[in-house]
Amino acid sequence: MGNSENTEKPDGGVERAATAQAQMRKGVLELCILSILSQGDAYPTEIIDKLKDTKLVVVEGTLYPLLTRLKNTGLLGYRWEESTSGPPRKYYKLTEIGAQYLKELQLSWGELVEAVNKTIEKGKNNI
Amino acid sequence: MGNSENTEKPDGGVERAATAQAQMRKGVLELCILSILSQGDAYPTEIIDKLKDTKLVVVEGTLYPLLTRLKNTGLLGYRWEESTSGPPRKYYKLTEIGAQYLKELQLSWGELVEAVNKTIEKGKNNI
DNA sequence: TTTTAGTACCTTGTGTTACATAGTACTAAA
DNA sequence: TTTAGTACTATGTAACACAAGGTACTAAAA
Repeated sequence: MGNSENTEKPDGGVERAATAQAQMRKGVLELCILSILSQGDAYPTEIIDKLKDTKLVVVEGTLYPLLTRLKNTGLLGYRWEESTSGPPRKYYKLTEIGAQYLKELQLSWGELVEAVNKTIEKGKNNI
Repeated sequence: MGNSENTEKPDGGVERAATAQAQMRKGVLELCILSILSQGDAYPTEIIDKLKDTKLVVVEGTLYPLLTRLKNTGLLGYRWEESTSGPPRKYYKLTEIGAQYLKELQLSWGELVEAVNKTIEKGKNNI
């Protein structure tokens, strides 16, 4: 019965794509968070919501350590702000260094997209 | 990175970009390797060279485990082939499942690029 | 024959990172 | 006082890329 080795589906590729899709997202998380903060200060829950809008689903356990890391390296600062609907919010803000770093990241992103697309295009001729 | 002291450089962002750049590349490695193999069978050293052409530098220690993983999940197959200039080469080949999976990955990639670019564009208005 | 150089594949250990999970704390309303 | 909603924090785990070192095969030089 249970040759349930790998829960294979008729087209076994589909559910694997989710894994690799997640893989691809990882690398650009930092870029997206900095981009969002360049639009204005925001607190974590707000950032998560904005990422959802662009199909990049991220959970707290991922975001908080990342924000702390970015803060510790001087790319972000933060301030506390009262809220009328719960505990105080930690608003993060892009520093000057962070803004400069963001520009570099955007450049790298553009180069990566170009490189990958070039590789993909070559392949498409032979499928 | 616990910089308790001041390891900071005048333009602290620059060398951090290399790290995050590497981060971003990680997610697309699988996509690129499958794309390359869709152009025809290839052995590891050959794949590394082709990746270099598109600015995606990868080393053996990264590629070999990845190829083995892709093989074990049925996305790749391989055959040995003699060489006149050294040891035999292990030619990897995209399987049918692998080809289908590649198409899905390419789709995911396109969606990701669009999502990230949308986020970046919003930010650029406010810098 | 032995040595050297070049090519190619493989393995192990390490550090980073995203995520799942669980926990703490504050506010407002029932 | 309890409950629900919001928000931030901490801990443990698994995956992954990479550095570094190792094995093995061929051909040509000594």
